[in-house]
Amino acid sequence: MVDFAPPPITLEDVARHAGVSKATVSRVVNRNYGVSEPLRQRVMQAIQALGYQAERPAHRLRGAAGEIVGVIVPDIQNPYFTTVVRGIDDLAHSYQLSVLLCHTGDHPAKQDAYIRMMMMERVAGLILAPSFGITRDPLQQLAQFGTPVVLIDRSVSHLRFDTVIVDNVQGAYQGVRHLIDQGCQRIAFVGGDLQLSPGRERLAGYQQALADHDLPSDPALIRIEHFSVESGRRLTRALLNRPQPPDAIFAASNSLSMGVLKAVREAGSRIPADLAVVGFDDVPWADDLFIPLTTVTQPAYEVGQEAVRMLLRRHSEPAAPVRTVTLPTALTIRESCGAARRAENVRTG
Amino acid sequence: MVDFAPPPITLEDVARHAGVSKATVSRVVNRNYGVSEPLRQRVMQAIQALGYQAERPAHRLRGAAGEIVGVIVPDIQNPYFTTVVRGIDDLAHSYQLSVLLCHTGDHPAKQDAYIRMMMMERVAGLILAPSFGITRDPLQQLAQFGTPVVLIDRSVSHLRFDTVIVDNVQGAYQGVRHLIDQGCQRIAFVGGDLQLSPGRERLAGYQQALADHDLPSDPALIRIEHFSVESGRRLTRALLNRPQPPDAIFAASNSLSMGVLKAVREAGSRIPADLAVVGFDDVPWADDLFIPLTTVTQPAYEVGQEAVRMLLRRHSEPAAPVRTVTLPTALTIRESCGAARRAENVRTG
DNA sequence: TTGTAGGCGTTATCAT
DNA sequence: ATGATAACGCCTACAA
Repeated sequence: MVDFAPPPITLEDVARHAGVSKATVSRVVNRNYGVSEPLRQRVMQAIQALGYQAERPAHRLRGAAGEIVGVIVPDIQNPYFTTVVRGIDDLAHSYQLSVLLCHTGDHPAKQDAYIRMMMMERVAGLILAPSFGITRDPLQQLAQFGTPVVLIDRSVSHLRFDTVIVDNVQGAYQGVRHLIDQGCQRIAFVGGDLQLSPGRERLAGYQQALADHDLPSDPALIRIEHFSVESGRRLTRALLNRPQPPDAIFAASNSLSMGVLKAVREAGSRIPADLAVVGFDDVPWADDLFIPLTTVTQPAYEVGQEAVRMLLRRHSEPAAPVRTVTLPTALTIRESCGAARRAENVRTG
Repeated sequence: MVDFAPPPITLEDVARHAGVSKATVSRVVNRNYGVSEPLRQRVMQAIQALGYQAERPAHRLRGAAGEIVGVIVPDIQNPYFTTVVRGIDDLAHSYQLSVLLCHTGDHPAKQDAYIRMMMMERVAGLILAPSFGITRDPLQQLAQFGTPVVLIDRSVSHLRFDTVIVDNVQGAYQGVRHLIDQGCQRIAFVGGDLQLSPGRERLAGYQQALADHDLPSDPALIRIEHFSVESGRRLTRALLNRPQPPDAIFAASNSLSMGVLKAVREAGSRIPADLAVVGFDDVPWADDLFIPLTTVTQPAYEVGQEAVRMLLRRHSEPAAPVRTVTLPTALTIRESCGAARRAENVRTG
């Protein structure tokens, strides 16, 4: 068993080949400042000839700013985070930054481990969608290290970091009000994880909308578990089995929405005839569901981009005050809310 | 504007604090071999007290095997790749490997750039879903560098690398035969990118199934563009507008399937009454579409895991012969193929 | 068992 | 405009 790998070509090899010093080659590689044209040519040729590739770890070791931005998300299969990551990735790469991506499955322990790893990698910055139960320590350590940190999606009150979130209260309010506008009276809330700020804020938006329109808030209609398909399904099943079932459901996440839809279909109820549904957070296939889903749409891609921008800004102004950017949501009206039906009724009647 | 970042804690700091040499600390950090218990204690305490974090770049520079595995996929928003990445990620992290993820948008130039970046990062290995138009050069360079490379999803004939693929021919055959079993006679093929092996092989499976069942292969029913929703929609529209439209469509990817569904609904045709549909590649929401989609299911998660295993194997046996692992597909029967309808007919009749 | 010293590939400082 | 040289933080012979 032979190892065919030839020794990597180093700066020194290039220097020897071109008959110059390491310093000169380094200068050519980095900026063209202070090197004569003929020499530059010779060096470039040598680089070509040998197929030289700079070694980033050494580069970093020497104190150069890292070229990697770390990203930690709870779930890489959730289309919301996928889109966020896409936004991060596109902008980061336009700045020649690589993306080191990890997902935690919402396990606090895994998350801590990855944060530590990011630190060991000496990443240029970290974009984190914090899990429930995040501890102050690892992040604080990172920050004291001088590494910019940007929190996304979920704000953590006891953590003072730059943050990019969406207006969850307003988004939920918007969705629920739309349901009220359709004439719904008994609107249920299927939510998840109140330990997470989106969970809390979306519930608050729901309650606010109810209050503002003089609708009673029935605790029996408020069901909370986790942001998962299975939770959505289970909670909806319970809701539908009540003596007096709701006439609408507001689902607080895309996973929950899918669960709600499953349960409704299984129960044989019809949307929106028997039950109107509005979900928080769009999904790419919302139009193609058995009932096109009306959703509160988050600007996920923009969240990612904004996070990168904040990272960069913090990098140039390390001592600037901590900032939170709140992006607006939009309502995408499809059919599950009953709007189309009502419109039809208007026409028909 | 002040920079509050304190200088990072180094091995040397720990050594000083513990009153030992750098070597001893290093030994404690790496393996416990050859360090007396009392000293080990002292060192550990110092590490705790100072909050020491090893610096990976320096570690790597010193010749340690890289702890990062690079992953390059064409599209991080495609649920197929998302699942593959998840498989990679889960297994990689269980081996203490980090994942450096990039997506290329199927741009050959971007892809080349990222491969070069992986090389500069000195990744421990690279898992790549190659874009169309991949050039031999950058990969070859990586390989000569001694970096293990594993190709996934798409095999590239002129590239001799370890590869993990699925049995596309068999999968397509399976899907089309199922359509034939339902009594379909004029089965159209909506495909994409014949430059990519999945594109070619799925077409081959389709043709093979037709031939084996004495069905004529009508060139007018074979439509090829790209693996995208828009292509699926456009091609299906054209198919439906023919004087003699097909009675079934086999869609060669998940994106194409979604496009087919959109076009069919827009045209007002009914599935499976007017047209049966089977798609290649499952999607998590297949059950919840306006017509539950029958699909040929790829073991995406396993593809990712197997890729990591091959990487690791190659790492321990650099000179082993190049291997290709082909994973089987499965048929998930839902409703779009007409199977449910037929069953119903049987009962009713 | 522990310490000393050299080098990994790069960049920055200081001469020339 | 160039070149020699000293770090950067870590690991590992080798020496004690």
